[in-house]
Amino acid sequence: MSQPAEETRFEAQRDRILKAAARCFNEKGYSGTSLKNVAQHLGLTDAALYYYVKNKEELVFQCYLRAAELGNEAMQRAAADGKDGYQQARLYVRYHVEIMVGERGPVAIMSEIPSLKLEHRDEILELSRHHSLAFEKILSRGIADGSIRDCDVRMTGNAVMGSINWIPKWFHGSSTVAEEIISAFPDILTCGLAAR
Amino acid sequence: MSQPAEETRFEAQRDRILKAAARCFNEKGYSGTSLKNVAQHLGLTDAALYYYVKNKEELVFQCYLRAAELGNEAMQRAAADGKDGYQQARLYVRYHVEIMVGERGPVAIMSEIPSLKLEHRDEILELSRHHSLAFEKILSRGIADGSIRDCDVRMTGNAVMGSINWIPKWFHGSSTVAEEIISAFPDILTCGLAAR
DNA sequence: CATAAATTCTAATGGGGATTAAAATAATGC
DNA sequence: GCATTATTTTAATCCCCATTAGAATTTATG
Repeated sequence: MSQPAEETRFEAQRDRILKAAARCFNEKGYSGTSLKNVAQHLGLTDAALYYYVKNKEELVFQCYLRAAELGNEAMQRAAADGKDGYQQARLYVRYHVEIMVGERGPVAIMSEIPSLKLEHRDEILELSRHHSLAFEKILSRGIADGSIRDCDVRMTGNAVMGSINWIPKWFHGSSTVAEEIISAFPDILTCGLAAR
Repeated sequence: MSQPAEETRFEAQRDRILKAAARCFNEKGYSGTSLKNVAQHLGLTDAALYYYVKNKEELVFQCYLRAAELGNEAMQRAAADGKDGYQQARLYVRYHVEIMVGERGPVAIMSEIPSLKLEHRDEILELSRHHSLAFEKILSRGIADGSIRDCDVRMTGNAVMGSINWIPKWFHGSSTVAEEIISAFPDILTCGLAAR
């Protein structure tokens, strides 16, 4: 499901463009990155990108779409693999973090949704809400089955996802740091800080 | 220290500009917000802003400087008020969150440091590092005094601060939500999710 | 090889936005 | 009220960048 063995030259190049764009957007924001910027990362000309995407807005949209897909994948795998709500929440953090700092990254953080045109914005917002709701559902399940302490699921969701979303702001590709993140974040976000 | 009774007309207007700019930057990013955008929030013309800041880059710089000051204030108060490392970490979250969602906000999130010119970037990065180190020191203290479980302080710092930094992306000024944040975040970030 | 299709480039075009200088208006001190 | 200072506006200027059309080049196909 992740790396189709059958991939057109076109699709491959398109994926490379999306990744390069994601890196740029994470670094300098939507308006802060020019298409020339993205193209340079691939040894291309800005005009060449138009062979793969209709325009710049479409490029961000696709980046966000990919981010939503990957986030959703982590969520679904977590819900499938975890035995109780707590384990599911923990696995979600692990899976999502693994994707973000792994070789499938960089993943664009959806930090400039207002830059999207109305139609796309609505679609992304819906996916985003769906993602949040899925996590809140996991939390509620955990509270119900006694594995998670009683808490405000909305706020908890925001807190946990914020922590994950912020990663690209300080993580820049070091594989050793990636290992540290993967091994530390699930504990931090689900066990808290208190001793015992 | 926070609201000087003696405030020049000039300084007052300048503060209003910084806050309006912070709101815009949080919403649309650095390059995504035009000076005209910021000015409109205050019923001014874009050119008028140049009476208060040298240029746009200076405007972001001042916003980030203010953000760093406020973050630092939270850190120092927490270190002073908390009895052990755990209490200090908890208070830091509380104080910082209170500032960000309170009437002193909006506070600019430092998400586009690369847009700063080298000199300013270095200054902000140093303040940022100082802030992180102060929090890591609190964590280490907590581990030493037995109030915080053994953990990777670097990663824990990144996780906790990321969660806080992301708040402006989904918080838009509702005072009831502000209360929820203040009451939920300290628990979430220091107690974790596990029941018992 | 030769031809067609796929991919990328070169060279415009146009608009938006940062910036500035000078003029206009508002505030303040005497 | 008058003169000085503080504040804001109007009206350019300039540069960057998204976008496009058409040419050039590379790749695939027989």
